[in-house]
Amino acid sequence: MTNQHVTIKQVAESAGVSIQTVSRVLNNRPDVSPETRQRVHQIISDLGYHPFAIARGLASKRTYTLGLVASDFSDYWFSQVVTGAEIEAHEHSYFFMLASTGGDPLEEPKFLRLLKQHHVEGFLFVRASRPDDLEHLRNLQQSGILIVTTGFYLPLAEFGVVEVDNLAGGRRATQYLIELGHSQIAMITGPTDWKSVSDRTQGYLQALGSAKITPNPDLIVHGENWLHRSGYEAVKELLKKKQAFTALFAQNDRIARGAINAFKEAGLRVPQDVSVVGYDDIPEAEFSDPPLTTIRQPMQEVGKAATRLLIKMIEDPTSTPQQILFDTQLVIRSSCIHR
Amino acid sequence: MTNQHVTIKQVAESAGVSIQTVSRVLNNRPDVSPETRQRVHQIISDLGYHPFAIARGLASKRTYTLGLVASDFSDYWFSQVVTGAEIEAHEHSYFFMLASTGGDPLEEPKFLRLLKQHHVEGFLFVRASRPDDLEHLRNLQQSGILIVTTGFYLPLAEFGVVEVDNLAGGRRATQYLIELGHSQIAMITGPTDWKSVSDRTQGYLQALGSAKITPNPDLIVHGENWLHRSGYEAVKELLKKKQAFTALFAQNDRIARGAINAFKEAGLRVPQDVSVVGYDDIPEAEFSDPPLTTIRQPMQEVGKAATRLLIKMIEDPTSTPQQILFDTQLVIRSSCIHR
DNA sequence: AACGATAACGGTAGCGCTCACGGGAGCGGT
DNA sequence: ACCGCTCCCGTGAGCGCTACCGTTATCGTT
Repeated sequence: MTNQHVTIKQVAESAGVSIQTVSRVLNNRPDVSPETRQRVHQIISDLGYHPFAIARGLASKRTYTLGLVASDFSDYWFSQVVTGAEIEAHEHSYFFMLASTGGDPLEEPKFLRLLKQHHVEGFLFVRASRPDDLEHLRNLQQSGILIVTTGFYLPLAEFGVVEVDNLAGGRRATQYLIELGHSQIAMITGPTDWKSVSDRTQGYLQALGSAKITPNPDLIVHGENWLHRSGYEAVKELLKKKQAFTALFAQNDRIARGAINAFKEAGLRVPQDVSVVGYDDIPEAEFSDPPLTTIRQPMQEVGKAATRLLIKMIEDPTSTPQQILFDTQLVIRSSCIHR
Repeated sequence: MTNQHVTIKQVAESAGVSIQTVSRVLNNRPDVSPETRQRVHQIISDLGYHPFAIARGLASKRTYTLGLVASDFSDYWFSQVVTGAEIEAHEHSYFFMLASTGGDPLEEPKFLRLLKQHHVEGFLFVRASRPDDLEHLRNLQQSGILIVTTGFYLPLAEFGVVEVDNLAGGRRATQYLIELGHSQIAMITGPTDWKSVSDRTQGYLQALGSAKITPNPDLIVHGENWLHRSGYEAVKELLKKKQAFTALFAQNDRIARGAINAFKEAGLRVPQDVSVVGYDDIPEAEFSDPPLTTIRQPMQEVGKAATRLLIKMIEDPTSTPQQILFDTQLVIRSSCIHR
């Protein structure tokens, strides 16, 4: 703050043109002669001038600022999506302002302040995917706020949505186990109020249906959260039921790893006694014991696409919010074996 | 942006006072009568007015905006620190703008743009702790930028630093193993160019020294990164050396868990054959097999303290940058056993 | 009675930029 | 010669707010 910054006025004086002409160059307006444009550009870089976004925002009603709302910060999925989002935003000269909610239910004040005080031009919600979140987003939508979210996939284009095809992912994971000859396939879900959980569950059921396998409700256990512990405890519960199964589909990798730990404790070997498929392909998946077969999601791509979509909605008001769906990929390692 | 926002002018008109008086109320200036102040406040909340930070920034040269630079996003340590930072910033009515560097070496352009375009009032660097980062920070410092960083602890107060006492942490972990009767204590470090690594290593050596145990260089292996794999491979290497040891200090929990996996593969039991102490106390530590004894760091507190320090430096220019050091805590679970 | 001190408020300029104008120069067409 | 057009550039206003300086009313002091 101490050092004076260069202003458009100084650039104009140095270049011997008016402020307005410099402004035109900055905004890539057509009505500047190539020579003048060239000269102004030269001066700009000589002086190390950067347009002052604050003043620009006041005059043009544009802030080139995006709000980032994240429900869970310590999550790998989240971090990857945010990384992608940030890269994309930077490419379009936008910046993200943080309005994470620290795991609490979406608290309005914080990002409403972001909107009213800083005139954020749009919000990116990362991994808000519980039903009440949806309600919340709809309310915001009402106030004319541009929103892109990950975590929902809705037939109606209410707001921009970028999501990974969880249904297909769940189906693929289950299908793979079926192809390996398994028919008694257990599943540990994430918290049931997540959209991705019902989708992956749906995919699991579809795959069983296609193979004419009657699903056994006793083989489905719901995790309390997405962490290791949920998998660990779910397996304990599963084993108590004394229902035979030879394979397990865990709805994320942490759960899968917790499950594997529980299996080991119970004297069951993976994959010899139980085959396990995870979901996400977190970095640890590769170095688990055994290396985890899992469903990979293009997480950074999700962040990039979401940001791209948000910026498009901002810059082209006629564009209707899109829904973008990414495909998953089965990564085969050694936690599954043929029956 | 579509909906009109309330401006100070409308508030002034509704309250029957001048714009200036409203401004005085907003900024808590003394020269307003209690009744007027009260009335203006009433109107403000009736109208749902929020001062427009952009205009405010243009007029007052204050942006109430902080820059957040993070080298590694997917890290638990990072996420906790950021969460803490965000909470603290919000309490002081500041916002963070993202300028993460996506794991690349600190690239200047991005946060320089943040500074020049958005006039960020200070930067918080999270987990920049390699020597070249330090160089970088010094350069920035030269340009009169306010900086608080985590990851260094320097005797000279160059910029604000908030750090956890890694030396004491490393010492405590090692001491604990010594108290349990171990004398052949191996160590797996993180990447050697990290400050925290040399500190924890130093602590390890101090503890050995105090117990009159001669350190065996063959028992120290350096991990390539902080991930699971490093621990896994370090143990493979360690075992190849055929050097006897009964305990292991792993410089973070992921490495510890990778190490435990490798031990299991080699037919060694934890803690019966090898005791293991980790570092960080990540959520998974509790549910590892066995539950991991580890050194807990007050991560959110680090984020909060760093932000508080940064804001103090901004608001009180006479304050010299402080260095704040947090203590660690030994969390005893069941990965260690008496010899 | 005249003075300064203080409290409480208003007016004006300006932060750095963009937007909506306007206007001159140069050209071709009639 | 005149009109009309395009190309290029400048002027003035104003975005919402704060800083600075003034102004009025009230009170205590000598």
